[in-house]
Amino acid sequence: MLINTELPILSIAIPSPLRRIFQYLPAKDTPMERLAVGARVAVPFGNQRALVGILIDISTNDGNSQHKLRPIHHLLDEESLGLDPEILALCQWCSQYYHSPLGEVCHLALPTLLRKPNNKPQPEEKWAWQLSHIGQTYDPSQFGRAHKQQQAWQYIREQQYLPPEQLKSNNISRATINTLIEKGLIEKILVEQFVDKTADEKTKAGEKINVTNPAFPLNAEQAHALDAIQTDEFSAYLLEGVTGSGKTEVYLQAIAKVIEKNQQVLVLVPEIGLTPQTAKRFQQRFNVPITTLHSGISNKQRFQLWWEAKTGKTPIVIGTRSAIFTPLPKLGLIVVDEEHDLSYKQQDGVRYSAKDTAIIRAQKKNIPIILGSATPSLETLHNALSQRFTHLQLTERATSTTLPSIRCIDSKESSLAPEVISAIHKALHQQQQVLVFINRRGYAPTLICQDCGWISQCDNCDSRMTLHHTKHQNSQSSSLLQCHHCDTKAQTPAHCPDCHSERLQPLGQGTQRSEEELQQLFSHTPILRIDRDSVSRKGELATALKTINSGEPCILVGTQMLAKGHHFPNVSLAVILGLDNSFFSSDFRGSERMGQLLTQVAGRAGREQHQGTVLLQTQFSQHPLLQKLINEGYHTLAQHLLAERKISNMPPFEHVAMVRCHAQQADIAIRFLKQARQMAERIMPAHTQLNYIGPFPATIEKRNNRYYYYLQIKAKNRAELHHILQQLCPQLENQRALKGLHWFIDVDPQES
DNA sequence: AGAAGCTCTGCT
DNA sequence: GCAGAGCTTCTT
Repeated sequence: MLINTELPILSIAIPSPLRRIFQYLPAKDTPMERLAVGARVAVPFGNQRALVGILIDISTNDGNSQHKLRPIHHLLDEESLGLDPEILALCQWCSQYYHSPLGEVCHLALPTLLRKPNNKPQPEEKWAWQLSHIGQTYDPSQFGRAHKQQQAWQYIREQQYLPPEQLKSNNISRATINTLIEKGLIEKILVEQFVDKTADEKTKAGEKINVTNPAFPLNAEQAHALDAIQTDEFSAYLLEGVTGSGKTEVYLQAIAKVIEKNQQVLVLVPEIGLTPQTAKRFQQRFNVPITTLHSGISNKQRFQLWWEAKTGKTPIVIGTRSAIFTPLPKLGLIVVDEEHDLSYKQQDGVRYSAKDTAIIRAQKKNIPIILGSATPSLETLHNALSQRFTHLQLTERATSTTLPSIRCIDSKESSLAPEVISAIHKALHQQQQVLVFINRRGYAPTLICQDCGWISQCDNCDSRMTLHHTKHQNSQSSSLLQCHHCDTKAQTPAHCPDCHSERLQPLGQGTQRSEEELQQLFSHTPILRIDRDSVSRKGELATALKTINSGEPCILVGTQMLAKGHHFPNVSLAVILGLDNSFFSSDFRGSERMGQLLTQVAGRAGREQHQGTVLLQTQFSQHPLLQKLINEGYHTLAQHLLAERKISNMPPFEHVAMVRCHAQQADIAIRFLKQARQMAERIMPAHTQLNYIGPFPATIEKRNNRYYYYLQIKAKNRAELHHILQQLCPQLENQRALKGLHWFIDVDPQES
């Protein structure tokens, strides 16, 4: 059979945990001329009927293949719905750097609808209304009393276009539009013409296109930062600006420069429901459509937006972590906002960092990238201080109010100290708002028996069950024990399960308990609780935000959610409770986190006219790192922490990877990692700049009836670390699977 | 991972 | 006697 050897071999990335590329033959009727690297193909795989694979390579068949190759089912897509070369290269980088199968990374980069071979989504032509010739020269006095029509006409004149999905948000009715169409004032246009009908021609002629509404004037620091940002080659910038120093304005003006050149911009934001707010601010500035990609976007729409981006129709994409894989052929700038945020690192599956992937993408594309934060991560700061990144600092608050200082209130109690209570009274009395931050949801972290010391332990995890109060519609409330590590819920026992005592006491402070306490102390003031429990109830957040924005005195109680994103102009006092356990975190990043969190919360107080106050209630007010933060600020603390990291050979000075695993029995996990360690030591024995630690149990060893164990590899030399992992992975894969064991590699882990 | 194919258990 | 749970095996 000569025919077979004449067929080319197709190397295909398959979404399977096997870190390998698989080879196939074309099907009999495969149109060879349409086979292109990056294309989607449907392939049979093991027992699976059809999977979506990505074509990685086409090579000539020398007939030496050890395997009997199976043919692919077929080539998918008439039009190319696969991966652009740029994105495929990015996937290949991720696959190598994070030691994840290329097929799995490729699937991350595809919109969900394209991950199954049988979905056949069709991109829709995108259109909008714009003014016709008559519309452009229309005399608005002719509208007479038709105010609605005049408003719509004015809006379209200002924005240049109106896509149908923006009708509602701008309060324009379809009927109004229909009338304008009948009058011949507006007409439909296709999306390519959105930015400027002649954008491409103008760019060629070296002209700028007009996309921007008036910008805010910059202060000297902002102007200097903007000036320093070169938009025509790769360079990474750390824009370190204290809260309220106007980082966003610098982003906006840098972005303007780039879209004026008819290029695209990608903005990454943390996963905190912040996307719509950012988008709104961008929408106000630019006369171009803003695409937002976050968890609330449906699969169908996500596909549509992906297609528009891929075909160069979207000038600005704002999105969370996974948006880093959005294909943007004319990409000219990447912005990573709140770059220190942990949500940029994926914590399951392919454990990639969207921030680091973004830097690589910018480098490969030779375009600038701006990393912005008031509290930069030590990694980024180190890069800036060692001149790998350009360090741009904004130290003045744009609105000219000074940053609030943090004052410590010594207290061993978990409930509010008298001094804190009187400060809240004072702020409320001055018609201002108060924010109370506790990093614990629920009523109390534990329930304890006062007679025998029994504690509400979770059966499935090594953790305590949190006491929650749940309100019912009939305004009755009941309490529930809830484990925050698995989804176990239990009725709160009336008697101690061990000694039958009735003296069960909630121990410690959660948001619900603080809410209750504050309600008793300030019965005439609205108390708004914002945490995962309250926000998950529909509309509750919206109602809370309404009260907050009304500016009337109120007290906000909440977790991290309060510290990020939303800004509250009338808050003049921030109270921070229950941070004490974070002083003794087992994670070497604990103090970095604490510094970031405190600084971010503090930034919420006194944003506009008011000089703000921040009270930190703690029993460790003399803690040296805390003192450093309070007296010298985050930047100095960070430099101090960096010096510590250097002495102790921790990241960013050395590099870490974890082999993480979990199993139903601890000894299975331990045995596996002991073997892994032996294998690794055989590949490269430990030396002064390379060490192995473990296997050691996770901070919470048992979670959901599974035992979590890790092996840490730390190396001065990244190449060495990668060499070990590269050799180790296939060996681990070839191990005969131990019962119920799951393992994976975590490069640059964010948690130990 | 995911599916098929195998064995073991427990019940009508 | 067989449904379904729980396990192994294989993937080009």
